[in-house]
Amino acid sequence: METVSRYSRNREAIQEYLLGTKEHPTADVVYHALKAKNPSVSLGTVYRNLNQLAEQGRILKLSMDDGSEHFDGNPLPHHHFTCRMCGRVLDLDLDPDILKDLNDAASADFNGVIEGHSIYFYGLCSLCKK
Amino acid sequence: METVSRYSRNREAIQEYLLGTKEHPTADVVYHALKAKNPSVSLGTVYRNLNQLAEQGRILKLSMDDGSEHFDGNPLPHHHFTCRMCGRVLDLDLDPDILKDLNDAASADFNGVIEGHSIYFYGLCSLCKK
DNA sequence: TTACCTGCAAACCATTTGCAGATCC
DNA sequence: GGATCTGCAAATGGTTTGCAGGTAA
Repeated sequence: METVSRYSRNREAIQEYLLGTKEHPTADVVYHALKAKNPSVSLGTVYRNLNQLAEQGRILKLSMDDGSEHFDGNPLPHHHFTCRMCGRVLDLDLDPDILKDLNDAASADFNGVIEGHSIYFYGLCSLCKK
Repeated sequence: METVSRYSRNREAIQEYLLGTKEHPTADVVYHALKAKNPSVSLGTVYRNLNQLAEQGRILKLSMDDGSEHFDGNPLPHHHFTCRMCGRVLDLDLDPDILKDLNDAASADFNGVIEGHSIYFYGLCSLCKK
């Protein structure tokens, strides 16, 4: 069931916040950041707008291995790293050539249709590694 | 806090069930399968044993993009495919050579320690591609 | 005026946990 | 005998939802 989006100050603020940070925060972190500027905002509204933005492909919703969900203001395909100590989620630049044949290779012995993939790297971030 | 595992009929049955299926079931599916043989088993016990087996590295716990958790009786590193229609999780064989340099490539411009990665493929399974 | 958006609070649901008794070793 | 395991049921915690009023177009 398709609906049309109208302008919403909250939604704009959420997207702005995600675009302005290199972190990939959880819904709760977004909520508290928003609340600093607009104390009356509610958690339900933050969830509704995050999900709407993700459905429209304007942000990314990332499901981490520990079950938590993080959001990324950059909707273009790229890769992520999760620190197993502090749980931070970071961007990770990777030479696209390395992966150009990955879907084809995976399709070789597979009896279905492979449309894409996502890769999560894990380890220790710069702050936790020592 | 380390504790020692004792023998448990339930835990053995859970691992046996996971080893005997090519599916990658959720905790609830495992629970119902176990209940068919031992009606008194409880859901809490299934969760406790699945988590214990995963912590000991005897099974894998897989976090899917839709937020659901699936379990895999094969703890050796391999790759998975999720059908975006029916949600099934399947194994996917992939030539190891394709990925042998992946962690190194990812480490190039990264200011932390990359210990590994997981790859999830998605698309349509053989039953849903129609 | 008619959707859509929002705050609020309750509902939801998968997972975890406290407890008292059973079981392993 | 003491630690682990279990069933049961309640608690937990992140996310969703129903509702009544607010707002965009």
